Amino acid sequence: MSKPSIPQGTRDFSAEVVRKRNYILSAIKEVFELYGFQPLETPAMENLETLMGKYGEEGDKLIFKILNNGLSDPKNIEKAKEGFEKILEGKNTAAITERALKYDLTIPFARYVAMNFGQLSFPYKRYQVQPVWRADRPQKGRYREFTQCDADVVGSTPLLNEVELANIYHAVFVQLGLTAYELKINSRKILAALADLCGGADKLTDITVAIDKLDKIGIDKVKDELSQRGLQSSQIHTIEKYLQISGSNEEKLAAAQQLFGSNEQAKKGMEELQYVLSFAKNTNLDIDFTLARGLNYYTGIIFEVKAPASVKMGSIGGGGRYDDLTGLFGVPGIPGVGISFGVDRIYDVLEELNLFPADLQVATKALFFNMGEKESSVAFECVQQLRLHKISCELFHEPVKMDKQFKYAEKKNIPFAVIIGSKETESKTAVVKNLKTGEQQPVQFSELTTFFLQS
RNA sequence: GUGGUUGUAGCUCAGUUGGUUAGAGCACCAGAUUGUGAUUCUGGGGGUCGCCGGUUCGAACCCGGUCAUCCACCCCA
Repeated sequence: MSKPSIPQGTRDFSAEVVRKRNYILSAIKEVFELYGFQPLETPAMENLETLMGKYGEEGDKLIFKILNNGLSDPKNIEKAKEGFEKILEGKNTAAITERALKYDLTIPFARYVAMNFGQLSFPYKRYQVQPVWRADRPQKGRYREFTQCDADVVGSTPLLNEVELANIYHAVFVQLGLTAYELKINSRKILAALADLCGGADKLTDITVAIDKLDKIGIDKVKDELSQRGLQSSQIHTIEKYLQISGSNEEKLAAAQQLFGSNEQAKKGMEELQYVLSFAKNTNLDIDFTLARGLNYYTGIIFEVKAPASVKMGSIGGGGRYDDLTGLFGVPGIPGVGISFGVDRIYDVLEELNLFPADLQVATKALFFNMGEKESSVAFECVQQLRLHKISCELFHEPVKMDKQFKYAEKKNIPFAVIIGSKETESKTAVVKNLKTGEQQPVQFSELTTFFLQS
């Protein structure tokens, strides 16, 4: 037998880690609920065709596909062999695989809305916190199984939704102590206008992919990449002027206005930005014209959240507006907008900045020492009494040296030890020791509940 | 998917040009201490050197493969 292991890019979470994750998750869920979003959960797996083609060519490759059962059944063998030939050619076939692990929460959500269109009342605001899987190669801040937290509003076009979502970001990050986060905003319409100006709509993807890398590779390499992607030097010059826009949000908008002139799309995009900025002033919004986002279903405002600059971690959240997501599933004309939190990355950031509260790790408040058969039965009564008052405590499982019991308490980060030996049994008074300060004091059995409720 | 890094005790890591029985610190167990831990002292257990194969009289060390890890690219949360 070889040593047991887990698949690449997956993790076990110990008690300590689960508590920290739950701290983040409950902060997010609380804010979602506060803004009137309702929970939704969808299956871990979807039909493959639900997912294929929704995330671009690259995305398709990163979907974990599930092998069909019963391929070795004699009556399936011929089909399986034919199917496998197709797989080797790089094509998927239902003969080999017809299900896949979900890749994000947005497409399954769109599928759900399309399926339940008649029953839902719009606008439908849902949040969803579930694991997703990507067959990417793991590295810093990147896992093959990770948790996404999404909130989306569908069936509603007003920009008030975008304003609310920006506020959700702000509320969550402030609550987590991550006040120096950056919330980047842009509009897909402005990018479309730029493409209009430089060679037409079919160049949109080429342009966005290249300019998205600006802060990583610098302006010269972006220009190289643009010319490699077939753009003329006059067009590249326009893009460069676009990328050089800087200053405050107002200054950026003014400069863009000058660049785009009377272009209708650009005008719309800038109105969107202006609206959201003016209503969500309190948040950390910052216009970033280089922001593009990979997923090609976005059509309006797009968001991306970056960790504080001191931490080397890319995006910890993102989202945007899509006009017709459910159209992919036969229900056209439902616009929506949504955001997502990357919990695993937020975790790493909070860890690096030491922002987790220390008291997260206190689960058991008091450990009652086991001082013998008679004594422990008295302690047992006390323990049960405390539990009735929702005070978590435990009785050590066997009467061993106090040394051992102290060490157990220390390891579990239990703040108090309660000693009930023969003397204490007689006097009905326990010795309560604060393990951090080392101080101890007598507390009558009848006063234990009050004592622990107060400390 | 492409390129690189690392893999030795529960954890962090030493380990000489290839040479007897592979080490340290922390952790663990027992005792000094039969009702007071996180300080001290003494003793003890624990390793198929990631896995498979090759070279060699001899491999933790050299070579090939494989798996895992971390990092970069692509892409993304």
